Amino acid sequence: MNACVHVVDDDASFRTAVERLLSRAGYDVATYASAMHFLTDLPNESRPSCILLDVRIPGLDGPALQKRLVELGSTLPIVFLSGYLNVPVTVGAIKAGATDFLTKPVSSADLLRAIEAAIAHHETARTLSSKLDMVRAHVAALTPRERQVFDLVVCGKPNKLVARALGCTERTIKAHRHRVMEKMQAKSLPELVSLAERIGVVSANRQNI
Amino acid sequence: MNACVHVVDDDASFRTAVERLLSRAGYDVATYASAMHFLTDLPNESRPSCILLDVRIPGLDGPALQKRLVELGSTLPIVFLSGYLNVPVTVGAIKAGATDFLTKPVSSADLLRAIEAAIAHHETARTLSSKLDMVRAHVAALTPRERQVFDLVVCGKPNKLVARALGCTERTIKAHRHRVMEKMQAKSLPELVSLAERIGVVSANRQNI
DNA sequence: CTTTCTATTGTCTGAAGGGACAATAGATAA
DNA sequence: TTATCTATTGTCCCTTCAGACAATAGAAAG
Repeated sequence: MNACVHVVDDDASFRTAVERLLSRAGYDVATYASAMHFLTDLPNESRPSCILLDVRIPGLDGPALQKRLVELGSTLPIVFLSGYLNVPVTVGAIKAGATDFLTKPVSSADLLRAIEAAIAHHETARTLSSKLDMVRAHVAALTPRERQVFDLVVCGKPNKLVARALGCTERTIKAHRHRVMEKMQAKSLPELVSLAERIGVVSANRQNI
Repeated sequence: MNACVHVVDDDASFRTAVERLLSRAGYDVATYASAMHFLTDLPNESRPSCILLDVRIPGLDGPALQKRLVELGSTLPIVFLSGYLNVPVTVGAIKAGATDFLTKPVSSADLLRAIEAAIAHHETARTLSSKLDMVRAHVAALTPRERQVFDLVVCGKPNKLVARALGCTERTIKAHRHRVMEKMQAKSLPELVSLAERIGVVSANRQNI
């Protein structure tokens, strides 16, 4: 799947120039004249991509669009472009998660370097989050009771204690536990704990450590 | 323990002014006229602290000092101060781990806000890293053989397989395993896995997941 | 009303883990 | 050379866990 760069800038001639540059570098390019154009035509994240975003554009400006995207749960890396020097805005943008911040005029080399890094970043983030999503989906498939058992088991409680905590027989816990292992697709207890750690379960329950 | 701010700036009158402001806000303040003064008198990180660092100082400049500190393993949060607008330097500094980047002239409110955030950041980072250091120390106390057993056990291998992998008896593995649990101060297998995850062991070995 | 899901429990067998008590042997440090 | 560390293995016994086979019962959905 070819990587795609979304260019949001109100300057038509700049869009054309960048589009030509990035196309020649092997990227698919989509251009938008404003933040609204981008938001209404919001791309999915099914392939590695990033946004090249001008800070000062009519309507919603760069940082405002960035804020909207974060609210929408987007993880598209953003490379900002700014034609004037403004340190506070730069700091704010990077703190808010921008991948890079370039100043116009920008050299082709700098631009391509930044885009390449952003694409690479998105690619690794995508594969990581897709794995996490799968784990989260498995956890979501647990019944409430199974989830309780899950929490206690990954804390290291033996079945007997889990049974006492949940007010039922040890045999019942074994049944739930079996389904938990099945649904989470864990072949061993350490594997189950590993999955739990990755999605940030555990901590709250365990009194030791 | 009182929080401490290390002010590195070549402007004596600025140092005095900032010292007065921060002292009144309840911080201990140490001032340095140059990066070298700071490096030769390098403070330990035994208490929450941060650095307020001017970008443009004679000798080693701000970013260079930042680089040195990273190389030295320091985790002191750095709040940069810059008297002139330079976006690339700002971006570089923040990418290199700076906590904040302020521009002169800076309001007392902005400065205090940034310092407070940096101190808080350092405080949480310190407690986290001290816990990790303890775990790492425990791992370091394992003998080579115990470490091998540790790695395989947290991957979910049963003793029998570990024994086969290391070419010894299952009984031997049980002995090592016992010592591993003891040295790592883990009361259960899940706890051991949890510790392993935190210091980034595991991953490499496990073929599943 | 029937099917499906969820929670519950039982027995039995075999595998795996944990602790106690004990011992051998090579390497290293004092 | 003696003491300590490390690696090794044994037996015995009890606990815990896993899987197979099987069954009951309430709730929700269709």
